[in-house]
Amino acid sequence: MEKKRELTVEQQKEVERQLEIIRRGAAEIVPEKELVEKLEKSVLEGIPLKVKLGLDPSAPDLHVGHTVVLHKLRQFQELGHQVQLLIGDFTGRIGDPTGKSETRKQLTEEDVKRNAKTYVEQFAKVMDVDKIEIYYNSSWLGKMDFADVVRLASNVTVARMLERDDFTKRYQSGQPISVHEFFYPLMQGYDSVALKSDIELGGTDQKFNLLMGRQLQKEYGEDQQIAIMMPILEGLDGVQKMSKSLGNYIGINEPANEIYGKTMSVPDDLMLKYYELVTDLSNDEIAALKSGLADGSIHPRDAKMNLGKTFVTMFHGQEQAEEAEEHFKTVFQQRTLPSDLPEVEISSESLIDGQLWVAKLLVELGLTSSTGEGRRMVQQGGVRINEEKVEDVNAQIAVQEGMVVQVGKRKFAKVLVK
RNA sequence: GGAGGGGUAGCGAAGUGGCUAAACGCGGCGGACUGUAAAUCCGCUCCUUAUGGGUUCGGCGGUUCGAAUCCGUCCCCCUCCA
Repeated sequence: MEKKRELTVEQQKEVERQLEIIRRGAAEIVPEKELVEKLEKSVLEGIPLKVKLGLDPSAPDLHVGHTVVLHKLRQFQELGHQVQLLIGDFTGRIGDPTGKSETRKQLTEEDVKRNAKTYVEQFAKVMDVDKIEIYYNSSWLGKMDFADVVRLASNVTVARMLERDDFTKRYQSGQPISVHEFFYPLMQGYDSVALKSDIELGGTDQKFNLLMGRQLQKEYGEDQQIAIMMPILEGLDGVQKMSKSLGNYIGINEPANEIYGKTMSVPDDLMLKYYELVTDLSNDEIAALKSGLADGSIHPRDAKMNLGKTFVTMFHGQEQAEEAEEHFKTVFQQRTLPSDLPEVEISSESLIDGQLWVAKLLVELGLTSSTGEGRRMVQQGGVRINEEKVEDVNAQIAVQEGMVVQVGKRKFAKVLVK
């Protein structure tokens, strides 16, 4: 047995430096001690660690919530480690009928490929995609025969499966759990076996699955991966996790003004969390920001504007960030009209003597969904035409090219007569 | 296979023959105050050029002057037992 080599002082420092970066923002690292050992080995031998992230191939629209994990991946990249992107195409093709919801539509191979490509395009905004390795789990799961599957399943007991939070809840409340649902953690865990991953990243909601990877690696005689769980980022409402279906998200492909604006509506309490999990500010800078906010020397609004700018810079570049900030200042702080109003066409056929009833006009412009709503908006004093409030619900508007119609604080349209 | 419970507006949930376009809460929207934050307050929240009209309470068909409410039938969901 070869004697364990000692780290030099520099190497020791390097391990600590890496550890500090990795720890930042992480909700949990299981087990942290082993992470240190892996890092030491990596530094000593100059071999990068393999860091896995599993992706569901069905939802390619990324938002800021997703970037929490991606950001952590990028940090690993910058520390010289190897990122393994796993596309769960096998899982996706079977469909995951969790609960009683309708069976998820099965994805074709083209779907999967296309989605994977979209992922990578979006990832490019957050990390160096040239350096990542991409894997599809169908390439090993698809080859397993039933005996292999039984062997895989034999590694885990039912009791252990039922420990998973959502299984526990469903079991206790008498909701059905299909047997095949037990295979999802198994498959995900087996991916780690196949990839010989050193580390797997995921949200805290993935804890069970990440640990399953550890257990299976052990059963298959591999080194066990470290599970690093990132906190779930709450969305704009400040309560529920950011998700597309809840509509409380900031999409990374959204227009600059949207990203900036949505960032401004993040609750103050959440701002620091966003800073910590999504931006590159150092731990010291964040601490300074925190104390500044606490003692009042930093205005929360300014801190948030800076956050918005940071996001837009990340996703669209600096130039657009400046513009978005300018837009915000003019539209929302000074309450003047933005310079780049969305233009909406109105066909002259819908006009009567060049006129149109206000409520109808709003619908035509897509500013309200029904004339009833438009009528209400007028009654509530939320409608402005060329910056003048419309008082009369029955008003007939002489529609003119270039006219600016506004509903509430955020909805604008510039009229183009066709 | 057996027994029972239930499907009401975006969601939760009242209502069990007319006074119900349907209480209440949440969410959403508009206004005030602000920093497009939070908190608070006021208002709105099926469609309709509207003190009126139209279409709603899982689907269809009946009873009735009148149905979310009664009857028939079909569909869907859930619980308990096996």
